[in-house]
Amino acid sequence: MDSKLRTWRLLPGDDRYATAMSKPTAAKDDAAARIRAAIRAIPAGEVAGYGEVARRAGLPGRARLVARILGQNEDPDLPWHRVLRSDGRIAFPEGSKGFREQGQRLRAEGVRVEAGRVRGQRAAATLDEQMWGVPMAPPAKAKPRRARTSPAKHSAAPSKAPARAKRPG
DNA sequence: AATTAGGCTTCGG
DNA sequence: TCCGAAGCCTAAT
Repeated sequence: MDSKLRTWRLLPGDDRYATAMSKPTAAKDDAAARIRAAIRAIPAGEVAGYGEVARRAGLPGRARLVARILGQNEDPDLPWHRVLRSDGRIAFPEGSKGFREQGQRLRAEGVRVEAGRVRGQRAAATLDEQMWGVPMAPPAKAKPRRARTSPAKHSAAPSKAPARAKRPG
C-alpha cells in the first residue's frame, strides 16, 4: 500500500510544475530570514515598528511583509512582541489573544504599555533613536523615504482605477 | 493568467 | 484620533 504513496514527484509536464518552479522561493526565504534577524536584533525592553524592521532588514517599504512573516512565524524564540505599529500601538485587535499576550510580554521586559500602546518610545524610528533613546535632532520634515508604502500624493485623483481601498484602520 | 479579498501597515489630511 | 488611499504579498477564485 505504500508503493503508490511514496514515489510521485512533481515533474515537468505536470501543469503544477511551472507554478511551483516560478516561485522565487530562495529570495523569499532570504527576505524572511533577514526580517527575523532584524527582529532578533531588537534588544529586550526596546521596540520597533514594522516599517523600521523592514528597513533594517534591507527591505524598505515592506512593513506588511514583516507582519506576514510574524503571522507565519513558528520560532518561539523570536521576540515578535517587540514589533509594533509605527504609532507605538499593538497591531492586534484590542482584546484579542495576541493583543493580551504581546502586552504582557512587553511589560515583562519592563516596557510600559497602556491601553495597547507603548509609552516612552513610540517604536524607535531610527537606530540612533533606539540607542540613544531620543532623536538627536528634529527630523525637519523632509523624508521622501516611503518607498512602497504611502505615495505621499498631495493632490489629485488617481489616474488609474481606484485601487481597492483596504480595510479602514 | 487575471482578479479579488484581506491582513500584526503607513502616511497625510 | 479617525479616515482614506496606496503599496505589499498570498491564497483563493
